[in-house]
Amino acid sequence: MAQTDGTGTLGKAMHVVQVIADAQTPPRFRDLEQMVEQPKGTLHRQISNLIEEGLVELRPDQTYGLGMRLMSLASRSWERSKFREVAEPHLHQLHRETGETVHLGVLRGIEVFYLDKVESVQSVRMHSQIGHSSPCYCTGVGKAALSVLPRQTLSPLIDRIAFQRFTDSTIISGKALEAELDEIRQTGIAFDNQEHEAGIHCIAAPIFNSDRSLVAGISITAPVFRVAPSKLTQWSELIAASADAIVDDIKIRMGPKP
Amino acid sequence: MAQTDGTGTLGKAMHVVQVIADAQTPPRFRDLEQMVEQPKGTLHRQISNLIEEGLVELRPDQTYGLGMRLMSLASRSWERSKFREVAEPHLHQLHRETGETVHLGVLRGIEVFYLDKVESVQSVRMHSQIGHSSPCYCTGVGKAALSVLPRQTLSPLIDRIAFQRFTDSTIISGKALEAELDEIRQTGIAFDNQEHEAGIHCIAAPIFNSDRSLVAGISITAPVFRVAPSKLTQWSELIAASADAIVDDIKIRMGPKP
DNA sequence: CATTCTTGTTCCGTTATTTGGAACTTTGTT
DNA sequence: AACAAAGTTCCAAATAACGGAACAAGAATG
Repeated sequence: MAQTDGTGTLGKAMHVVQVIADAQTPPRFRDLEQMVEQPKGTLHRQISNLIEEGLVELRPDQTYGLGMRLMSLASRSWERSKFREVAEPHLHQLHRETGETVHLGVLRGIEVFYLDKVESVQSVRMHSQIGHSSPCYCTGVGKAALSVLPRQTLSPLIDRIAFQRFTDSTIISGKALEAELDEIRQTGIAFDNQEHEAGIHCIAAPIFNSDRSLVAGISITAPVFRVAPSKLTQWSELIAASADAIVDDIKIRMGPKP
Repeated sequence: MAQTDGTGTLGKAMHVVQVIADAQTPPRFRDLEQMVEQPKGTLHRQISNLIEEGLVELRPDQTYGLGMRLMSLASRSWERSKFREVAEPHLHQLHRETGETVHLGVLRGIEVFYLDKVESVQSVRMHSQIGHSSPCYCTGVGKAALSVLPRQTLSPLIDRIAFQRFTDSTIISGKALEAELDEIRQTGIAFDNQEHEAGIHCIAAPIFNSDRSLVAGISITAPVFRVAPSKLTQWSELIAASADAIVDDIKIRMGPKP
């Protein structure tokens, strides 16, 4: 409910950080002044504080960028993610078995946040997708995750979604989404039939613990031209087995909740 | 000069974030209360604000962790790093030619911040080293970077270093460091002879632009048992060539400064 | 070269937010 | 059920942020 507006001192500060992060081109002071509605003096002090804290940096060419401390903090957060760690070997196996890109994502509100990704081509690098989020209603992982939520959690969530059409097949109503989720509940498998990006489809399976404090999913993504829908469907058991295996590992490694 | 103490509202807030990040085990409220010297009420509100902003999250088991927004911001910062992008193909080539781990790091004050890493074994994952920093005086990249700084920048920097012995060969005095840097300036190549970690050595070369607004380095790291010092030395031309190639690409792709 | 306009930085009285003690509620334990 | 510990809310007092204006530094213009 907050995030970009700016309630309180911290909110305003983070708003500035966000504006810098969102900027298409490295912003200078005057650019920020326009984008953040604040008097010069105030903005200047805010930025000074942010620089002091290492969240923002002023480069020699007088442009502002995100500070190293953000990366430093984030990389720790990522390493420490027990869930990601537990799931990793399973993602690799799934990739070995299918040869296609495998994603791990967690549901955060109405967004899917990608924690990990395994793909072959782009061998060694921090992958673009990791650390990014996508809407839940048009991604395999998102729909898989939604499908395991209890009704009283799900309904208000769906009401919050501002549906947006990405492709011809994007689901753009709560009713249609509910229907789709019903189907997913039958099979335990979700598909993204080019709903987010034309030419890309995926198959996904939900991952969750008993009290639904963790609601996530894995997916196998492929371009339609290489992998036919029928092929994707053939991976149903495979991905379901992987998801189950991760669930089991979670029970063992992340402390079983009674 | 700040970073963990906490001047101003933002500083205090970031201090809390840092404490959460540094915690060995997921902290609960009472843990934070001990670690941050603050009254309960105050701390509680600070954390609430941090959660509101997505910098911290309260997990269902009542422990606190870093929020997703940090990863989200950091991943953008990383992707946008023009320098990293330019250097990447060269890192891969160097890895292909040597078979050993290749690092890319930038100098930030007296620390080396690792922007990228290419290694074979640990094939596909966000690598632990990325996003972390190490002291400049006991790493190849750090010493390579220091060696290209003008004297008036270098001296105050060295004065700020609090030397710490990591191994038998760690440089622990400003004088010794200066001497070492003189040698590096002769050859344009730096070595880390097990100065940071026993059994690990590396060869490094500096990367910098004309006005020294970018001071960085690349290194090839290997365990001593597999790669003898003589072998490491043989890679001198290779790594120097790579560094030069990156410097050239920077001139072309990052706008030539007159 | 002087002038003007733009951009960036500092200052300080006013204003609004943070502070922290205490009271209160919830959760877990004997 | 009673008790203790952990976590949450409240509000007058303290403090830090605010923002207008004055100031400084560069860049563009005549």
